Amino acid sequence: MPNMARSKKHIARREQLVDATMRAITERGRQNLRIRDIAAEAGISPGSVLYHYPELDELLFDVHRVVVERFYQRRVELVESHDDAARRMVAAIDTGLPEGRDDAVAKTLYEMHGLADRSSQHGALMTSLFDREVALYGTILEIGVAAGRFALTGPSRDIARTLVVLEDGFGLHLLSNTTSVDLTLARTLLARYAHQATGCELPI
Amino acid sequence: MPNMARSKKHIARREQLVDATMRAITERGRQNLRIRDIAAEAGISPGSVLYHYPELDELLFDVHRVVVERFYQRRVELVESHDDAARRMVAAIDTGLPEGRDDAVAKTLYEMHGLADRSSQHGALMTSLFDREVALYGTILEIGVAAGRFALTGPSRDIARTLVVLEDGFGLHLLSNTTSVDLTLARTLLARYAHQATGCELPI
DNA sequence: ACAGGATTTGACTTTGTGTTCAAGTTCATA
DNA sequence: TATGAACTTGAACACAAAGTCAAATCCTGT
Repeated sequence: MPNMARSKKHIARREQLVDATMRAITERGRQNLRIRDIAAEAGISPGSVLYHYPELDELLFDVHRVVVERFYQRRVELVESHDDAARRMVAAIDTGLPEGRDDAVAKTLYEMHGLADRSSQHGALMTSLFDREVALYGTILEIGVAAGRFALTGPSRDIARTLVVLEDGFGLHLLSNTTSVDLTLARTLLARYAHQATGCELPI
Repeated sequence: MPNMARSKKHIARREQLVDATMRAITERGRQNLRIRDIAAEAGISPGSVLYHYPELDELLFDVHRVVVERFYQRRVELVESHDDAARRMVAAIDTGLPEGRDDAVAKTLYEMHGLADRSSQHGALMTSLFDREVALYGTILEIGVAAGRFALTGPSRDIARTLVVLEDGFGLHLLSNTTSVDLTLARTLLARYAHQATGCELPI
């Protein structure tokens, strides 16, 4: 079964290339991305990149998909590692903001926004992430209400959407060079909004 | 005074090129921007573009500067065209969101975020816009309080910053293809937050 | 109307990048 | 270990776009 060989290594290389591309995008930005950068980051030759991904668009799409999945899964895991409603909210806020200028997942995610503009496939990915983030916050809110910790000032869905949009806005500024916005401010204002919307003091 | 000729036409051409570049960016995106696109949009030859802007970066920077200025000035004008605090707030919200997928000023503004990452000059422009937008909202809030129309739930500066970040987050999604977010939703949620923060019902 | 600098142009050169490919190498299986 | 498919490579190629420049044209002040 000679195809088994191809499959295994092929798949491994493709995963490796997705990671390499994430790093390359983090370092150079998507618009300056060259095949040789991906190749160098993966430690192989440019020709091999094309061998495993004849269509560069496919690689970029896989990167987007992986990054969306990692970002979301990490949030779910960290949120679910807490029982207390307030701590769950803080976990959601913390995992929703980029950790720094070198946060590869967050950086790549934002670089992908420029693609969503012209590609409905990328747009669909972004929408799926947005919807799941809203659902995540929605669940946190509802459970908090059920536990008697939160008293919402409006529909949970609206609060959840506002939180996600706020995160994205802060993310944009944190990854740009808007010096008026830093991580502490972002956490503080997000927590303040959450406090106001839930009536629950957050341990931030 | 033969230099007068140069000056006058030179300056006019540069302004014309800035406008042409805005349109080209709106149509093709910044990463696909070619000199020939700018030239075509301006109705001149590619060589002339380089004649007036030997450094493309300088052109891009001028575009950024102009777009920031237009965006902000338009907001100030429309806000100041109202006397009532609530209507001023609505005007601020409406001018802070992109009008559609073809809103050239807003589109260009967001395309520029990708530059701020690597260029401190562009970062400074973005920061200056952010700060002025915060100041604009801050003034609206303070005047509303003085007029007895608003009763703020927190520091006006924090509310103002939250409003600006919310706008930017919505802008990001509106200009991408996040189908879960549309202009109506953005206006509604922004108004709801403003209502909550000021205690004043908005005529939206 | 003329002189001379300012502007415009299109053809040419240069550069940087993606893409192809023949040849070599690795590797799983029989 | 022998075989052939999967993989890798670097050199050659193709191409698109920026940049250069000499010549033509326009413009303004005199």
